[in-house]
Amino acid sequence: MGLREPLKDLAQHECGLPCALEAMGEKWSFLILRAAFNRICHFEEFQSELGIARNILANRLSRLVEHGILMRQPLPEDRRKIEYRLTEKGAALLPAMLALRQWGERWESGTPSTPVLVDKQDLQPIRPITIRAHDDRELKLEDLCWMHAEEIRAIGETKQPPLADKAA
Amino acid sequence: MGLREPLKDLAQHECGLPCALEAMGEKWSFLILRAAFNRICHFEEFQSELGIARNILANRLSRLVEHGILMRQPLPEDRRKIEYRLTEKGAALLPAMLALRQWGERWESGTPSTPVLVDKQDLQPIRPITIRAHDDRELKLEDLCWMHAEEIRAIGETKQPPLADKAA
DNA sequence: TTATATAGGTTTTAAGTTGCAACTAGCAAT
DNA sequence: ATTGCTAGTTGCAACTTAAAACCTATATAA
Repeated sequence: MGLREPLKDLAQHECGLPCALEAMGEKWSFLILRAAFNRICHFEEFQSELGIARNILANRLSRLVEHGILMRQPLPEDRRKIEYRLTEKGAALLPAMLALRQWGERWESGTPSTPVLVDKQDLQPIRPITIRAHDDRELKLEDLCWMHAEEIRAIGETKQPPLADKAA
Repeated sequence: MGLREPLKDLAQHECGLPCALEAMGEKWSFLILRAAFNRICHFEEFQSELGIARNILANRLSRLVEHGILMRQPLPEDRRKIEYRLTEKGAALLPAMLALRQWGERWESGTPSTPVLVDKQDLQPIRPITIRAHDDRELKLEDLCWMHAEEIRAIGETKQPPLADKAA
């Protein structure tokens, strides 16, 4: 990806997105993550499931380990075997992965993805990922606006309505 | 990314994720999208906001247009100017973008991102993006399992409990 | 109406990344 | 001791990225 100038630095407004992309921005990263959620945990499994080149896979796995998304653990009973498992931090990517996948289903592939993620309790598929207000109302793009931290603090004190032109 | 063998083809199980990454898998794509959500719509604005190289920006913008995520529209009053605007399909990426950004905030940058996305109605920040059951319960990783389409169909008919080893 | 500036690109060149195939190191089984 | 498996590494060619210079079509100023 050219000169390794971390994206997070030049992100003029502080934003979690460049940081997230620093860890997950390469093409194979999300596919490796998806495989990990599907309980793939060995090098050869990732390789044959995804058809990724071995050197790239090795590189991506160690990057994901460096970023604390996967943990690398040689098995005691056969020390050739190495298990890659999701950490808590890695598991926390599930909403992002699903939102992306649902978008692909809806707008690109057109068909439901397999395997389907279902609620264990009643085996119903999960619902589409949405944006929610603090009181849990579902929000659409037109219900939202962007604000800067200072504006929010000011509002919090004065309870004034916001500037109209900030609407998204 | 080497040989352009579309990811979606080799995605052994049909899945929306490879399709989504085909459109959004390059590093700058999400940052361009974020800028678009922040009402950036001209080439020079993207360029100076993001600090991206001009050739890469030109390439990414046309890819996003090809994929129907942005639309390209020369302005009638000044025919040098071109507006790039989100389509409905592009706007539908907001949950995915936010989930990724929130993850970056929580696990990488450690600080809240700016600008903040708030509910217009009461100016409260949105809540973290979560996974929900069909009846709106919030689901954690341990509440979920993966199933194949046939299994779901079978269950739908017989109302049997699922195979135990599918749990995630 | 010629000059100057602006918007949105393209071109060139160097450097970095990817993919493939072949090879290696460490361990296990026979 | 040899064979085979797991998880890599290496070398090379093809491709992509970044940076800077250049280009073209408007628009604005003199």
